[in-house]
Amino acid sequence: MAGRLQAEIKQKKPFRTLEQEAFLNLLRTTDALLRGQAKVLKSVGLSHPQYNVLRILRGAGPHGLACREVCERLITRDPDVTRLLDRLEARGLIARERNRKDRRVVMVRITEGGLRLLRRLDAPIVHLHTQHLGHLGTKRLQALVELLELAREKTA
Amino acid sequence: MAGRLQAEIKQKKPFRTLEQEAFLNLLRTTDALLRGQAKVLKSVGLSHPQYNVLRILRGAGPHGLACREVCERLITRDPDVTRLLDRLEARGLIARERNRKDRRVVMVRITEGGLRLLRRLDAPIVHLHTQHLGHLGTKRLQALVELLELAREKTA
DNA sequence: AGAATATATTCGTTTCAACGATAAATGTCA
DNA sequence: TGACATTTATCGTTGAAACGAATATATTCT
Repeated sequence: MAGRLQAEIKQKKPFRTLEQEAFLNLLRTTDALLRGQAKVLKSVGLSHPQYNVLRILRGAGPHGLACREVCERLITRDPDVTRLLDRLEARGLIARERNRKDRRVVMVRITEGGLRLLRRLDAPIVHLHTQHLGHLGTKRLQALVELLELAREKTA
Repeated sequence: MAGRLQAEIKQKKPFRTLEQEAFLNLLRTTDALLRGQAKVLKSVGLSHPQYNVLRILRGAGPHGLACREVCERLITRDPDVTRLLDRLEARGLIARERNRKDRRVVMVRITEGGLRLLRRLDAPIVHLHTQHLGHLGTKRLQALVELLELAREKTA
């Protein structure tokens, strides 16, 4: 019995700080939400990074963004973004074009097909998030958003 | 000018619900924290899933866990966990052994080397989380944890 | 004009994640 | 008991992501 107890104590040796507890909760929650979203995305053959790029490009408007800017928003290295765009371009969801003013930069924009695909996803995605987070209610959601924004201030 | 305005309006067409706003904030925050942790883990050549397995096994005590249980905790498919364990075993961080009672199951436990590695990481990880989340203070962190636990209730 | 810089791409490798199929041990039931 | 199903873990394959180094092209600086 003494050995048993000791073993149990041993397990708890690495105390969890409140910060760690919060971190773990963030991880679990985000992970669960992402899994749900992944199912929706899989129905149209999109990965998370791919979906993110399309969302960014839709928000960027018809002129598109420089590849460099996409990298910065995704916080992803240039080579990886290039290949990400390759796949989306191969499916006709985005288009690339050299910038005439500065021929080093490649402008990326979402195509009509890309917009159509996103529109098809909009309702299911909103529905999913409402289903998963709606029960918190307006007040708590606002509090959550505030806390998260505050958290990120020291995160950069 | 009218065209300009119209373009701006177009961008905002896909309204963001409060739930989506919360989701995006969760994503950004967790992502930022994970990137920070990844740097620490990289210093010892561990990936996130690998670190998670080690943490789980340390918490499981000296008897270890059945491979199946590891799968369930990680929410990862059996084949992938097998290979994840392969890599950790190759580095001597975990050990596998057939269960005598039920020879189908493989018991996985963390080794001394694995424990040593985790201990080396404990301080930097705690420091990192304190650095990134400590400024919220006890009250806000507790509120955050509560909100996240509440959020996950509808997430399974 | 020549050197340094910026932008994007190509190449190579490791890991993760999803899928199907298989091997071995155990459980079920006619 | 023997045929059949179930559980557990592994193997094979594929696609994608992430990290690093190197390259090509265009621009900027001196």
